[in-house]
Amino acid sequence: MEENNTTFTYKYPRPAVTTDCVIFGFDGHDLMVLLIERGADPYKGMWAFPGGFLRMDETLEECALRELKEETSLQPGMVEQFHAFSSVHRDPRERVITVAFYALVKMAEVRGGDDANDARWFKVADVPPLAFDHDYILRVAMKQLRESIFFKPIGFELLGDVFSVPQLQRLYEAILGVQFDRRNFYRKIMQLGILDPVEEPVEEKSPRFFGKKKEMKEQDIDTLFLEPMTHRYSSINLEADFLQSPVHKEAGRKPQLFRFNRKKYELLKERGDFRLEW
Amino acid sequence: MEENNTTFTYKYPRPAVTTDCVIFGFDGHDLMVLLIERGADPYKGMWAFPGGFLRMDETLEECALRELKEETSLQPGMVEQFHAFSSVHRDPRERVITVAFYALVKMAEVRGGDDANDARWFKVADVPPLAFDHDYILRVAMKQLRESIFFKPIGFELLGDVFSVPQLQRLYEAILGVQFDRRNFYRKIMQLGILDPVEEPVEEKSPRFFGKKKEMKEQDIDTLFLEPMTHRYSSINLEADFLQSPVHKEAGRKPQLFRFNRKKYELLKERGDFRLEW
DNA sequence: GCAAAAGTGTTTCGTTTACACCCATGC
DNA sequence: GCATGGGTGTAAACGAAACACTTTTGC
Repeated sequence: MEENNTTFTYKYPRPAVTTDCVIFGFDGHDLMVLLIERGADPYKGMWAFPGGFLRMDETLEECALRELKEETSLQPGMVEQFHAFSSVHRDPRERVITVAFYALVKMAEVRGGDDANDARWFKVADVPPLAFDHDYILRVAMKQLRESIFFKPIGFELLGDVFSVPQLQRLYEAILGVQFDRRNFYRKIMQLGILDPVEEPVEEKSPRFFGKKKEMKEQDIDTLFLEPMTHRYSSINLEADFLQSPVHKEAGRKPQLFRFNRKKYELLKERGDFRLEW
Repeated sequence: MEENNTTFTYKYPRPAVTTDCVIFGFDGHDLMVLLIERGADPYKGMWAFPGGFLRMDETLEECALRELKEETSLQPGMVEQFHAFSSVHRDPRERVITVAFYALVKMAEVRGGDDANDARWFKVADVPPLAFDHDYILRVAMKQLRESIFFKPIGFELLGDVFSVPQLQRLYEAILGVQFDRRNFYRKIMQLGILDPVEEPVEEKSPRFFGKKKEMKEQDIDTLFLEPMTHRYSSINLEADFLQSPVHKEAGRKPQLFRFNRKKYELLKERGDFRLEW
């Protein structure tokens, strides 16, 4: 923050107001959450959600998006407010209430580096103890996520543009913590009619990477994947690319790839017919 | 507020933080909402939700309950936080963000008078233009209410201790704005097993009124009901008593009365089996 | 060929929907 | 009696759950 010699005086005491963002991602197998390492006290060195103080000329949503961009370079299309936390001593310094948001991002689109060297993805099942009341905030966010998944096409925000039905199923299973019958899942998702099949990629288009990494060669992938997965941005991006890629590494039949058809989804939602339940 | 000569100074500007409560009730036919008439500018004379400023030693929930009690004498068991509103100019005086709650109360238990002479129930379909952004807050609250009704036994909080299945159906229809088949509703609600039948009231127990109004006689009811329903507390209470009462005024078969069995409901909820869908 | 994973079809079962019928009450 | 509203039963339609079978791919 810049130098500031002015002060602000009020007749009654006021709490400080912050926003925090719980950013969810999906690496193809586990639900992930983005944390940043605190560089200053309190809780210096601990992990926490990106967030910061509300400015007078912005809404809470704008604040959440701004702080998120500043701290992680991420710019999701929207963040969803889910709860305000207001325990009197949740911040040891002074009275702070925070309004928490969650957002779903395609990990493939996360471009790290920048000033976000202290940001890292963690498996949700595997997060370390967090600063402030952020452990609690995460639990509430998970609860919200599970409830929202029935009414919103949440899954699609977390996957790449192109994905397979089995990938989508793994995502739903990771979020809800249950197992579905492969065949029933397939039929149910297909009969919603919101997935458009994608033909096999033409060979001249870089078949293994989207975006800027065309200089990489096929064998680089294997080399890089031999590294232990630290889940730092550098390796995360590769994993995300792999997720997006039509490359099929596993045994078994190669899955059909699909694209999410947002228009058809909007139509369904208008009619109140969008319900993904199991 | 009491005299206050002290001031509070901060390095950065801070918004004022308030809470607002959307209180829902049900009069047997329509979903109602409790509003108070503003006695001071801004928006003097307009209707608004009860609410007020957060104190430093209370959580948002505590603030909501305190303000509600101060302004309407109401003390619901719980209030449910649903959204924080933060448009920059939502309060013309200064920057104020508000955290909104909703609560469901049995109108029968509303005991007015006190310092709440400017409080009044309105049909939700029929509210006047409200102060600040409270029209918008109401719309969001209604949306939340409709979504929550599937997972929580919301209906039961709004009805008296003793109610009939048709009454419950009217409530669901009022909230969701749809019509259900009488017979299917009956079966579905009964097979949840959370309603205990109530035998006909013994004659010696005041058969027409619960609570403190035993001095009233039967014909008083008719007299009072001839008054135009202003929906001020004085008449509201009577209407609510009528709702609770086992008296049957309409044509047709007298409905069986039930009591909500909270224990059985808790059991269902534990197992995730509580779903009231139509 | 074999194992593993993906896509398709079918059968069963339970729930929802629609509606017919009878019961109780007030006028 | 008759109109009105409340409680019970039943059959058809629909969707969910379970599972057998075929196809495709990597080794």
